[in-house]
Amino acid sequence: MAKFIRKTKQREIILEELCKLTSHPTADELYFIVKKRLPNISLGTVYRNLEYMSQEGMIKKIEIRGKLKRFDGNTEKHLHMRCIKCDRIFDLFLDDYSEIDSIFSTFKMNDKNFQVLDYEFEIKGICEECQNKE
Amino acid sequence: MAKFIRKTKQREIILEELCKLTSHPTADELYFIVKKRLPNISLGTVYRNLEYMSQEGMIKKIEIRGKLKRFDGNTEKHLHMRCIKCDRIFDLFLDDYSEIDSIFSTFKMNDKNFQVLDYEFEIKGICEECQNKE
DNA sequence: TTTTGTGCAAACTGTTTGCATTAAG
DNA sequence: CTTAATGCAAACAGTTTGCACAAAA
Repeated sequence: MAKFIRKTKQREIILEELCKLTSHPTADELYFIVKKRLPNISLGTVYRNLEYMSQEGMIKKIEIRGKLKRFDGNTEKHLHMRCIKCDRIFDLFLDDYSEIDSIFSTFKMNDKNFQVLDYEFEIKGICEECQNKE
Repeated sequence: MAKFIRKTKQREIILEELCKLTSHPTADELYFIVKKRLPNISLGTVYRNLEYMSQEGMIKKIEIRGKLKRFDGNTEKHLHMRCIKCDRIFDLFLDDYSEIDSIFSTFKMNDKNFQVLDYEFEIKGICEECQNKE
């Protein structure tokens, strides 16, 4: 975003308000919260600052599953590896899922307030093709 | 979607073309592929059928991470549990991540063609509040 | 004074929906 | 004949971007 970083009231207050919460707000939710203190702030500024601060490691960006979908004709149990460069998804078939499944079952036990149903283990990395491009 | 299911050419060909691929296409990508055989098919039909077939377990829907984002002021290592009803995210702090990390490192070893960088273990389920609503 | 950051609005992407029409059973 | 499924287009949600102006340094 920037080479020389400036301290702005907007950025300061966005960070302050985010750190008060444990609700993992969307940019939009945070926008309305910050708006109470800075009525003229724009949604774009909130987006830009959140993006910037997560790149700097000041906050964490959670890229959640949801709206964006891909489809897979193969219904057999398998894992997915996602390339962070080209965004393609590759299959990973394991001989044995028991280790992962057993970790999963400990979650089932541990948390009484959350009914655990399923897990998703996603592996992030760089695919062969994108490695060669560099 | 429907109580009494009808067999349509559209559905049949969408499934056929999807099963030919291992590329986890988006609805849009599949739309252009199917369009070669059914030039008048609409994007909406592709979306509706993919949604329907994944509900029936005929295909797999992969809800990928990406565009949709949440933010977290807590940068400490932790896992996330997502409620499939209300879509809220809850934190899960473990005493020990060594088990998960060790599974992760086996992936690093196994696959020579994919440079593994990071993992994301997401737990899906139903939160306390949504359980009580039922 | 220089240049980063902001506010605003328009654009964009992926997805969903309403409605008149088509076609499966 | 009945009603699920389609094609079309408009609507929608979340995010990004271009630009003129404001304000840090």
